[in-house]
Amino acid sequence: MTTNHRPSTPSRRAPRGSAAAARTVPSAGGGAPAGGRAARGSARDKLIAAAHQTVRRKGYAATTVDEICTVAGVTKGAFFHHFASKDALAVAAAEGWTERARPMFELPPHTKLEDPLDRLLGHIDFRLAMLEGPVEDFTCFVGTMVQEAYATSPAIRTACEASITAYCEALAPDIEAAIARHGISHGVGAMSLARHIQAVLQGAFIMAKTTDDPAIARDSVTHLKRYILMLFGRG
Amino acid sequence: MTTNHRPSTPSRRAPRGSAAAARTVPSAGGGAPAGGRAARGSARDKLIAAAHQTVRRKGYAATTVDEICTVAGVTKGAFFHHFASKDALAVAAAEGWTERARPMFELPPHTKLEDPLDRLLGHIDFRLAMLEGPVEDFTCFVGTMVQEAYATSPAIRTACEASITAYCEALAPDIEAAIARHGISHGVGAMSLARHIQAVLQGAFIMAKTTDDPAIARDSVTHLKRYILMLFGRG
DNA sequence: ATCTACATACCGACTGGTTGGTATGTTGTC
DNA sequence: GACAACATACCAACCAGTCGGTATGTAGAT
Repeated sequence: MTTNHRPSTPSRRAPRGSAAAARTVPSAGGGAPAGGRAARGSARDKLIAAAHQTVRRKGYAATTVDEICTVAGVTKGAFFHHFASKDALAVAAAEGWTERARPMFELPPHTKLEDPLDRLLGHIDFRLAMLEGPVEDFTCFVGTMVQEAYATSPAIRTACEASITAYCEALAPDIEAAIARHGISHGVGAMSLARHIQAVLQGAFIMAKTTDDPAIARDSVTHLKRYILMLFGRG
Repeated sequence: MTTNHRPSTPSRRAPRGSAAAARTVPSAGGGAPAGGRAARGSARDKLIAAAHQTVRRKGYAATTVDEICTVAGVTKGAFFHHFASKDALAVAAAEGWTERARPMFELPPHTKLEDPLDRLLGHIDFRLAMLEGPVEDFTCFVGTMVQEAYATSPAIRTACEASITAYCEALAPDIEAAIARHGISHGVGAMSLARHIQAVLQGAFIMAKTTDDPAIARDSVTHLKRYILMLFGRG
């Protein structure tokens, strides 16, 4: 598709609050001054959500700007109105991914448990439960993208690093508190363990992609959970 | 580069046995009838080695056929003489990757240790020692490629799966023997642990790419080694 | 031994479709 | 009416794959 005709979305201006799947991404500005419906200025968020979806399936380089536009239901004019280049969208989408992951540390029930170790184990169980259905629905956008861009685009690599670091830093306080309360073997550090958790998840995603089977990924995360239990003397 | 001029390799017909880094890939035919030097029929192997090198740096989709040819020091004519398509090269390169990894299980000193657990731990240490220098020199070709191709090319996905499965199956016998001799906690299975080892390595590669720092990867593999030690009651 | 017939290995200009990006027009809003 | 938020038309570069041709071997007949 070279030119980009109006995409065949049945009703372009959705009634209100549609595109629910990707609504977690905020306006990325500051405080919305007033007004209820965003309506017209929604192309940016839709493009970012479309990038998340498409890149996770096909990778970054294989994903074309036209395709992102089609999935988002907008035209190329809208794309280059909001983003200076494909790479600029990638950077914005990496930032958007961080926002999209944030509720994971606040919403689920386990985040209210009293013992920080229980919160940590609850998080692992939560990630474990996510590993179901189509592979492209639970894999990591930034993990996928950084593989292709780490050596060719410093801006994208840095944006992906920021997203992954944010995840680890969101995880670290509970680990820190769990260490303080329960102690840990071998003097393992909180950030070190947080990064290892992230690494196992990323590796589990690759194994799931390779075998086209989420069960392989779940098995690996189960090993991870066992390791954490053993570190805290609950083996 | 659209047209493909003769690449600027100083002497095209290498004296003998150059390209040593990728020599592990055999002729892929059957029994070589006679003859000593391969010389003329070396384009295929050089293209596969070039694919390993380039794809690990830039990813599969971003790597062009022209670029692979340039790195290999051959022309496009040679490329399409040996491979029907870019995807066909990818499949062959995945098979070549398995061959290239095979010596890892035979050559290093630790493979001759008497205790299978020592051999396993020696392998982890070996992988740990590999995590140095430029990221693109120690990362996994099939792990990188499958991320981009798992949903779009069944042939490539299957070839990558075969390579990773071969790695796990090469690792499993020692794990099995170690379990038989030393016992293991929680009834962990040999293939399950082998796949987890592979997952942690793949995850460590992604973390190294993200941070552009092999130390992060080493830290994760150190966690893995500690987990294995604990499983075998040597925590 | 040499010549014919054929096969394999390789070269490089060319092509048609694709892709990121641009230039310009249109519509809604303050 | 001015400005933001789009839409449409278009382009130059790029890229996988093609194709006619050449160089090098090799097997069989004479």
